[in-house]
Amino acid sequence: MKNQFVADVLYQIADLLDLKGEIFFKTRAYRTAAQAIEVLDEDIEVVAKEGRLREIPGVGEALAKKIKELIDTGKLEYFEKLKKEIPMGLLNMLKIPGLGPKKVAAVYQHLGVKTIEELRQACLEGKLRTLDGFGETTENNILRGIQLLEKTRGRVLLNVAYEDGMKYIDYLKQCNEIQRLSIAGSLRRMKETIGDIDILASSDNPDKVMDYFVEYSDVQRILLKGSTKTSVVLKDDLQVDLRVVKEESFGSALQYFTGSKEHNVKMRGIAIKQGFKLNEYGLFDKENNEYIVGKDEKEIYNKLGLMYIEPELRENRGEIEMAGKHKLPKLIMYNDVKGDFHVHSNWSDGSESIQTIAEYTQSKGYEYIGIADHSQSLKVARGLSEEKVVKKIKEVEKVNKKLFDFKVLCGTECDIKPDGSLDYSDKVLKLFDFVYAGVHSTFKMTREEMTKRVTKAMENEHVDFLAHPTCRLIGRREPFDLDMEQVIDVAKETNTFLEINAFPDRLDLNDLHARLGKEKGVKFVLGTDAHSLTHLDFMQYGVATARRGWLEKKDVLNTYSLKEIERFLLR
DNA sequence: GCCGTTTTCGGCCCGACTGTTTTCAGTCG
Repeated sequence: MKNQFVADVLYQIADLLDLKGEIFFKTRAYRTAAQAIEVLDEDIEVVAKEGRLREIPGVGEALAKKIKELIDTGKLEYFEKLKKEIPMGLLNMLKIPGLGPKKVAAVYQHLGVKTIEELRQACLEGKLRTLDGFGETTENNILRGIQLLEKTRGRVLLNVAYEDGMKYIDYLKQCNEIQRLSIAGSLRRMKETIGDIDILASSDNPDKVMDYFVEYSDVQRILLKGSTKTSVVLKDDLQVDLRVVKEESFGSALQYFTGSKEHNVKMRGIAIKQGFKLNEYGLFDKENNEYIVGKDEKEIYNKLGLMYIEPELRENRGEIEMAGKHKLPKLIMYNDVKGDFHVHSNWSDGSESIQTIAEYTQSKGYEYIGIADHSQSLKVARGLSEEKVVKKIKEVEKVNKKLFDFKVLCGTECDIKPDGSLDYSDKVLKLFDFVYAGVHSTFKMTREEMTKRVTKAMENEHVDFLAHPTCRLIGRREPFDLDMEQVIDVAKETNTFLEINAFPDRLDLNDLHARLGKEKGVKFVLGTDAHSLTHLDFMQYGVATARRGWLEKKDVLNTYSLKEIERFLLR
């Protein structure tokens, strides 16, 4: 599958053309095509071979030719030429929030700035303010943007690491020298960003396992190779460490390498207090160094008088104490989810029809699906006018007539205006099966103003869910300043479900806020914010965040049956 | 660069916001 590769090249061409000052519509054409290829559920190589490239929406004569060249030769002359014209470092500069192609081009042309580091220097020296359209504030904004970018540098979003990790695991499963195999580290804990992927295997023949490990086709280079630890870098620059231990140590090694560090420190302290010693090789008697347990994680926790602690909880946030009292929550399971509420159809900015989404999600095993398209003022996302809402509801009714044992719920992701009012009249809001309210613009408000804005929307009787409450975009936009405690209180009073948005760069609410909400008795709804069929699989990252927030099945609306859901929404 | 058709080229999404200006350009969603 070269789909992602082709899409990435097209995205880069679009950026490069932006920097050259090409017209907006041309660069948009590249991006539209790139996105279509990214979510294509077919292998682009097959499509190319069968001469069907132009059937992909957004791919015309010129792009089809370029894509074909790229697939056939692995290269694209046009792209190579552009790269010679424009330093690639400028593409990194585009990632800085608040910096677009025009400004990047200006600092390159007038100051010769080619990298983020040079840009930082130029800002610090006050050189940018000498350029037309730049001032002191711009310099400060850029410096802040660079800082934000660096916070997540070297880390990738959970879904990227997860997909890489699972593919690698599938490959390693074919190695018959391996007895047991697991993901470890922060990926096993399902943290929102991942620095590198840790994999653990048990084997009596570690050298052969390591040989097999480095033969993987996605390996770019080998950093180090030994018989207990080997590290490689994948073609997408993500580092993967494999550790191989003996079968009898698999559980203790898994415990050790899953972390977190803080969790492990505490665990070892407890072991010592009870006359043991805990390390990656097992649980030992402190006095005579005798091996006690270590084959399975569970027996280690139990031997120390603790309940088994799920990986998502291992952050030393009180889970060890609760495990000691046998009071850990019974976490929501990944297969507890019976439906998704936050799905965009092609009525607004999604790529699929309601019918297609319904069929796909039913085949996935869901019982219902909530279509929540954008509201009218969100023109960029082709938000629905009030007239179109009525038409869409009819369409949903039509689709539902064709379905058996499955229901499409017609909702909206209604924009919350700066004054806290909603983008549809109450008369229209009443027509929906459910209403998400969400902020989509004017992010810079004071804490008081934003809290007032959001809570006012929640107080509207038609609003059921609060979408992506803090509007953060991991690595790109800070969460806005919101009095979360007050939002939670109002959610409780108004019976508003708080969303855990499962889209990997949002995961909003985050784990900590979810836990805070649960403690106060608030309920939650999971939504993928899917704009294509592949996005629907992001649900697992929402569940992971819920688990990291200590949520149980009963706390999450999506685990209820259709009948129960309808009761909730009709209240 | 794509698309649709007005069949050979014009339209393609646009308003809010920010920081820079003094009427606007750039960025964002």
